Amino acid sequence: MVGLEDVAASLGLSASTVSRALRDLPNVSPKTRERVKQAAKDMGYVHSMAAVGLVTGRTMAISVVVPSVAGWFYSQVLEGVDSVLREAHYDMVLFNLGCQDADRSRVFRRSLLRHRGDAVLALCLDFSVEEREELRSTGLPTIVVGTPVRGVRRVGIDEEQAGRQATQHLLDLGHRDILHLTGGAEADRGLNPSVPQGRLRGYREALSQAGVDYDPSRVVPGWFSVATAGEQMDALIESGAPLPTAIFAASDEMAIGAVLSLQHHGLRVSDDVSVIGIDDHYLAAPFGLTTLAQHPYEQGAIGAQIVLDELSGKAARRKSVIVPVTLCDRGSTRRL
Amino acid sequence: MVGLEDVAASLGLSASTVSRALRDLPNVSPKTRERVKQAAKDMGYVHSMAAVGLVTGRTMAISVVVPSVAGWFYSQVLEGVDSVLREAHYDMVLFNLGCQDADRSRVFRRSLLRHRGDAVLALCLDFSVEEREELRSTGLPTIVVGTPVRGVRRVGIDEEQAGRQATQHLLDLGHRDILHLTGGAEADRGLNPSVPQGRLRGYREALSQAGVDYDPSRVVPGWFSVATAGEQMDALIESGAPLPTAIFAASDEMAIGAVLSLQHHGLRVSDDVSVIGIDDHYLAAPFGLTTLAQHPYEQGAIGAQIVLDELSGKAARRKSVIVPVTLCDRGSTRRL
DNA sequence: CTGAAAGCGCTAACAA
DNA sequence: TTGTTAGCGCTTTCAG
Repeated sequence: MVGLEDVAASLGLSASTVSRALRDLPNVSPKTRERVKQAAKDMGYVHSMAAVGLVTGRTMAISVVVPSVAGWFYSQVLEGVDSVLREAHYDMVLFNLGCQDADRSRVFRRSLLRHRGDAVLALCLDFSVEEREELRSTGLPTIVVGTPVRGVRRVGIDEEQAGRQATQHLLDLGHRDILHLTGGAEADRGLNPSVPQGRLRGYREALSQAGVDYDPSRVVPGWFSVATAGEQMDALIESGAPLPTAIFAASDEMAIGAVLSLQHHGLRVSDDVSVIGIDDHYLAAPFGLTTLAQHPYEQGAIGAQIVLDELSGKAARRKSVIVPVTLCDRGSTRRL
Repeated sequence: MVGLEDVAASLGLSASTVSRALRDLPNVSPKTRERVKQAAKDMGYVHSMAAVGLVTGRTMAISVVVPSVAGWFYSQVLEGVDSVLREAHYDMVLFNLGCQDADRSRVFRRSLLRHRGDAVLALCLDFSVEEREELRSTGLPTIVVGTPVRGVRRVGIDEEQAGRQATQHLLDLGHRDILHLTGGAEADRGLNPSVPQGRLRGYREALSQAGVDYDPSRVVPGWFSVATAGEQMDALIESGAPLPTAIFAASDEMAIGAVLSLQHHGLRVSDDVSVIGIDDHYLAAPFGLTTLAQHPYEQGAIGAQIVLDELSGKAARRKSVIVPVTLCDRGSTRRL
């Protein structure tokens, strides 16, 4: 392994000069700088991040904590985060809680606090009080993306407003019997239930403002997945109960599950039942699904930029950022 | 920040004793070990990975290089890799090439070689000769998962065999006019084209062995996505050309694109056209899609285990591993 | 503009 | 069983 000293020796210089030259610091003659850079390249010199980290206290990496990497939302956020990190020459250390999480506390103590990264960006997790305290005690800049966490600033959409807007879209089309596919099993998986809860609140509020009676049987708890939502719809349809005229699914994957179920039972989307989701999942377009785009890539990019700006001293500590959702009308909702 | 020295001082011990105690090394009295561990905990001591890394030359992290994290296959592999790393108390440093890759070479030089990880696990990339050389020159254990790369061992399926098996499944059902949706645009995105190429070879071989003439117009080049495959099918159907009796899509997402297109044109899957994919994507089940499962989670886990075993000296350098595919018959293919 | 020296927090011989 | 002594490879004062 070739180190600073080796490069220096080969040029008859000192390590400090080489270090300065390589990092484009002032007080190095242009000529020397060139020679150093060339030699470093020739000799295949690479920084030892460990050494740099030890002396500067900076790792030049950000710790990103996710409940899982499989999942459209997470991967979109990760892409957004990564694009910003890469630009800033930061690396990403990925801590996957893997949802199962007997491990969770171990991840928190063992790794985050081991200072692998200069900041922490967390996705959609439901932190316990102790976890929040551990996080705070690290003194690292911290931000969550996607889901509100008490006491931690966040980048995300206004869940309640999104629920209201989706429901309002259906109400505006004349629908009154609107089924809502929501979550419910989040807590079991260490996820934060505030997302489905917020969207449900928005749904109820919109109904209430429109003077539509709330019918609890029209809110079907489940899980943010195609399969679960499909099963819920299958059950509903096969029960012979009257069908709603419209469905507001808390996510596009749930909406797609519902669409597949409807089709499977010979019902037509939009002609027979209107469907709206939230996300703008990559399948929304192929399915012709009307949805509220929540731009997770941008959410991730914004979150990453915030912590990077703080690390570089470019910006003071910023508060939470609410990203607006945008309606994508693709025809799966129709006037009643 | 509380260091080893602080813990030692608080107990009237030396740093080395504390270090030994904390790492469960021998030659520490049980009593001392207990006192040390308690004190470390109380004082909120955490290892400085930088310092440990500097002195041991180990980072206790693995560098994982992906062309993108968005994508079912990649995220499944990542989950598999992560499960093994977590178990072994290794962290994961994720290098996302982001596909665009003017950045690519920068990633290679700047980060991988900076020794952020003790080994490199790469996904589906098409390494250039120089990149392979840079990788080798690091001396780090390296493995690729998913796609064959010249000169690097790999964990993955036998692409050709998979193509043959999928095609054979259709041939066995009596189909003779089999359309193949394949790739083609990989090179533009820094991806390795050998996956679609291998599957195509398998397709041609199976046909040839069955004595079916190869019709180049029945091989539709495109891209591994729902949207592209859907467009290809739309074009084919709308051209008025005779339809094939079966479709072999090089991936489940392509198969789903085809299914959506068929449905959109009033055609029934399996009744009118049989469809088979490869992957066992999470949407395959909801879509009732027959497919060849390629178990990416396991591929990732195996790849990670191989490099970890080598790092720990538990195992000698292993060669490539071929993971068998398994047929999941869900009814989207039917006897002609 | 360049070099010498100190030290980041830890581990790994070697002594005691 | 425990303590002492050197560094790991780099950055960063402070001198020259």
